Amino acid sequence: MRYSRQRELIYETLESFDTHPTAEQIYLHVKKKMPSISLGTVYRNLNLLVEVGKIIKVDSIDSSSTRYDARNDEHSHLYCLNCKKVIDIDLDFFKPIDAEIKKEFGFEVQEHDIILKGICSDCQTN
Amino acid sequence: MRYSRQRELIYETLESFDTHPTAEQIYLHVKKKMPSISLGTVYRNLNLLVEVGKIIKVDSIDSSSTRYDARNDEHSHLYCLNCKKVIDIDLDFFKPIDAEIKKEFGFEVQEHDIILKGICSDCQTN
DNA sequence: ATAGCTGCAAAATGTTTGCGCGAAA
DNA sequence: TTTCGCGCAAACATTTTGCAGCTAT
Repeated sequence: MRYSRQRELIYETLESFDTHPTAEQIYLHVKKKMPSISLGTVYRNLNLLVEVGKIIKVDSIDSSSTRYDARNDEHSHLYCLNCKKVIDIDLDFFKPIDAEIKKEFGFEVQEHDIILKGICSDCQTN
Repeated sequence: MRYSRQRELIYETLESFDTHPTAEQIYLHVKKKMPSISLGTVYRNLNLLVEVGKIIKVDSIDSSSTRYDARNDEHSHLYCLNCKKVIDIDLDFFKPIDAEIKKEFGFEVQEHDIILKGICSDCQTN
């Protein structure tokens, strides 16, 4: 994979978010620094970065469009239904369960797609 | 909500699957018994059934299209990366974690979107 | 020089919707 | 008879792709 200014900007932008943006949101943000960039390029580079494991796809936060995450180690998400904030949490919480599932179902867990939806601490203060 | 033969068939078809089919798959199946049915009707009725809580939407099994599930109590899924089978499992496994998360993050968990991907027992016997 | 990457526009895919007709209450 | 649901086709939203020109190596 060859260097490109577009890809660098896309990655930097994604890193600067803590909200797991959509391709469209990344596009709008990058466009401010490089007005000529196209949405197709954003999609192409996000897919490339996912392929080489530099970033992660997060499906199912809402069903309409895919979100991306610059944190590339396995982890899970808390999604606040009120303020739409996404909080990263460690997988350590869930690791003990893998063994239980192996025992009960003989199923060998390899990946965790876990999103817990609810109300974050900031939104409970009333 | 008024009775319709189409909706009845769609629901029966979904129930008969144990693989959490897409709208398209349900459509193709129902079409055999009622060739005049349209894909739009399938989508409309699936959305209706989700709204009244008779069925459930399962996002994120694969990112392309939404899958549906006739089991309408909260539960989680094991997805076999080899044979693409979906196994339902109880949420009881994860319930204790809600309390831990409340303690550590002050986050009040309300819904669980959990898909564990890996290799099922049938596919391990190589 | 020559891959590989870009912008652009068109296409592909999945889902929703407006309309006029037919069926359930 | 009135209202809701249907089939159809068009519209929409998101993502992918073919192409001709530009850019990093």
